[in-house]
Amino acid sequence: MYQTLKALDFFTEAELQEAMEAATFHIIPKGQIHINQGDVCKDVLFIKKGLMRSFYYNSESEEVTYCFSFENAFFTAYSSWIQQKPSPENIQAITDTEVYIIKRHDVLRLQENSINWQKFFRTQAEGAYISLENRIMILQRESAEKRYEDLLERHPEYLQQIPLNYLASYLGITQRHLSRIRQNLANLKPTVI
Amino acid sequence: MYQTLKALDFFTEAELQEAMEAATFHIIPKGQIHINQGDVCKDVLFIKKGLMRSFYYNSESEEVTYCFSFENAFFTAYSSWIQQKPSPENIQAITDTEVYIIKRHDVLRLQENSINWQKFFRTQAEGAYISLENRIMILQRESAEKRYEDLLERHPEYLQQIPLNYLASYLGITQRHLSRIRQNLANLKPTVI
DNA sequence: TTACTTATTGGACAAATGTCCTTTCTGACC
DNA sequence: GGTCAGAAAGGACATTTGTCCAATAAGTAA
Repeated sequence: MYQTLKALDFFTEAELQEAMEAATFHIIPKGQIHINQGDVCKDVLFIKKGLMRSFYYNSESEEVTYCFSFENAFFTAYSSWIQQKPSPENIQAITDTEVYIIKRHDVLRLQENSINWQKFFRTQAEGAYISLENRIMILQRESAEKRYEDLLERHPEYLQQIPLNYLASYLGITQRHLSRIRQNLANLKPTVI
Repeated sequence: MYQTLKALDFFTEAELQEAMEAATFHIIPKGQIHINQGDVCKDVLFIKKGLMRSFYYNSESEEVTYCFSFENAFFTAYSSWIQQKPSPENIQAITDTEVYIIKRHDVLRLQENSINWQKFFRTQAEGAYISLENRIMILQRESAEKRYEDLLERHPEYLQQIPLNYLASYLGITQRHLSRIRQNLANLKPTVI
């Protein structure tokens, strides 16, 4: 976390130390839910090692994966964090995951009088916005097959680490349909032997 | 614009004056495109009166409406604004629209040493994020009919002011299908006479 | 290895959505 | 009123995607 924050080049050494002191180390076991739907989010995670996801239930009570988060990234139930309202998302570890946890109370303290932390959280918000813009432009009017190909291209690592039922709902389709798409692409572009 | 900014309660009177002085008034005629796809966004609009939209072209070269912006809101090609990269979006006036324009140069100057402006832009980014989260949760795994009903509920004003071909692509469907959905709902819930 | 659980694939059919057009409706203008 | 242009609706058929299961494949523990 120290290295990741330092690399952004926003902070003084003192600010970095303050952040590290506010963080506590935890291991979240595979499958465990760190934030439940309905909770008001009171902390931010930094994923040191492992893999997490966020999911929610749609109007048909289907489990829908909203997003994934990988190593060396900050992760939280962001809309709940921002608004301090009950979260629509569940935050869950996909594998055993090593995290640093920073409590909201400490984050607010850091942010209070520091233009650097304000800037950091602004750029985090902007980055989050841009990810979602990309998601929407894919979800809105591209075919399921295009969406899958786009995922392959932009995030090939997803295919290695994430169960296909999670990927299917992430792409906005059923697992049955994802399987069909993978079949089609395998026939069209057979792997070189 | 002055009132809208003042109501946020972030700024000193001097900061508000500075912002007003940086803004220039313009009228964008109906249909005119203010920012073209491929441009790097160099200004922010505040819509005083009228209605605008953002659209892009998908991989089939279909025009897809990304979002709308109404009176008393700030509007820009946000991802391009943030990254200073070519915009995927076109920003267009749907009706004759009265706007204040603030150039990026001036925005950066305001932001430079003001924690209030940093905070303002952070909350704008956060608000933008939350809108998109809601969009995605609807687009991902709700039926087209549900998406339309959700729009009716959350933004009934859209139906009054926006042509249905724009609404259709905004909802991620064809105008043919939107027409079918409207037909179905009209049969199910006939208007009281 | 065996047994058991979980992940992934795939068949058959149904429902949702798209494509291509034509028709109807509405509003602006003469 | 009559004409025209753009917006909206809708018929007929094609394609995409979903539902409900059953069949394999892969992974884990005994």
